Amino acid sequence: MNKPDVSRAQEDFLKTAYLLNSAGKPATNSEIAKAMRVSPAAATGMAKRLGDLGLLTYLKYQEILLTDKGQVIALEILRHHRLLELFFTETLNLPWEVVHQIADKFEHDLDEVLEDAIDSLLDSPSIDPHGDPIPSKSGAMPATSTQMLADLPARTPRLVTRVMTQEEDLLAYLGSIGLRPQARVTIMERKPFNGPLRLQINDEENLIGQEIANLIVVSETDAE
Amino acid sequence: MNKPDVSRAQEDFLKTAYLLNSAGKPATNSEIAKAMRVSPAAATGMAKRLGDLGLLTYLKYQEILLTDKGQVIALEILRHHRLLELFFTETLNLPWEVVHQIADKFEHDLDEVLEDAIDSLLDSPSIDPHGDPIPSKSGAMPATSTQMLADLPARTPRLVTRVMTQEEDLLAYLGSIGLRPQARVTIMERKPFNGPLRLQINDEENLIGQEIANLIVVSETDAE
DNA sequence: CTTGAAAGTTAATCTTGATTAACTTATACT
DNA sequence: AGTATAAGTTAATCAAGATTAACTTTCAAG
Repeated sequence: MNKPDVSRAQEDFLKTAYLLNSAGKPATNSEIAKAMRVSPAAATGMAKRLGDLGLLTYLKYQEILLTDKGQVIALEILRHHRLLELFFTETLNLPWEVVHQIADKFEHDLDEVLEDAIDSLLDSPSIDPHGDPIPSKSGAMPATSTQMLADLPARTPRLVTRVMTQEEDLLAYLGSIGLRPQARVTIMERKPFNGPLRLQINDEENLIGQEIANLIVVSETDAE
Repeated sequence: MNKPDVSRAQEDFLKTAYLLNSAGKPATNSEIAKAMRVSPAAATGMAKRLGDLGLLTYLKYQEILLTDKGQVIALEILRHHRLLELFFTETLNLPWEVVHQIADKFEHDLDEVLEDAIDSLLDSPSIDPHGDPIPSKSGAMPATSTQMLADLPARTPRLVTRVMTQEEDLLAYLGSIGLRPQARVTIMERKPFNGPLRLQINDEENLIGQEIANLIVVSETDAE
């Protein structure tokens, strides 16, 4: 029974490193420090501690790599986080832009009884309100589309499957224009020089910039 | 805006002191230390810190008394705790004996948005699954009956309104024999020398000891 | 191949919350 | 009143997680 009993600061570190990796970025000291809003020195110290615990490999000046044990913990926290987000939107009708910060606090304390109860209430969901995949209890991460709205040719209808930001104001705005998972979306026109996109979102038209389009994951409309 | 920003250890201390008082016991150093499962020295240290923050009055060797500010915090935590207990039993059908430990962890992180959402979903409840009163947002504690089952004369039907324990095994047992809020209960017979009580619980008979009867609060059957 | 900026580390220090051990105070009893 | 015991405090110490300041590595660019 190898329960390393990590602190929440440690869990946060592992989660942050994991998320950086899954965003395609290397888990460097400064990226982690920035994401966690602590000093680089604090990140170094934490990396050493977690290295000693065997949860990541720490070598001076090198990218941080989670070990299997470390990844298991990161995935567990991510599962907690996303289950909680979904649970709170479903049971309390909380808007998707508020559940993230709430889940950030609760994710460390979600014990197994509660986790299982939520999982079963929600029918073992595989995505959260933002379309982010929820790892299974055994640590398997559901596959997701990698097609970004920004890369879509014009006149090609797609389904929004994921919105990759947790920025509160932005999420509120995107929600207000209907740009959320399950929305039907088609690029009507692309302004030149990486200009804005004219979009059909369900039954309404709207304009968004490239930067936002790069946060929206889409997939085939039939592959629902 | 006087938001003292207390830590969870501090919140726990204030809550513990408050609960001791409302159980009729003085909030002494050793009682608090025992309840919090820390050393007496740790309790002394915490009392000093909270005294400095103006949340309680600390005088060497004397009983600890919460200030108004300290009591406000204690009540807020208690409100969180009890709202969460009810929320989890209602939404997830979790049994009453498990929600206590869960709420103990979450109570410190319940922000106002979530608190309000839960409160409104549950229709501003005034009691939790154990019958414990839920302080209002403004810090008012609902009145509760003080009549204990142990003190009831025989052949006097009553309604269970509160079960004053958080001991997991005991709660599970009491639940299994139907001894929970809203149950109709009548003492059929009292064995002499503070012996066991023969009880009618809803439609079944059972025997319980004095000690347990002293945890069960009852009230008039009509004053539902 | 040097150099300067960016990234990372080390060292010293701080705070919180804990511990144990030793000492002090309060209290209850004969 | 005297004293044992329970309760409470103090002191020394620890570990986690932070900070700032100073130093070191890395690496890209000329």
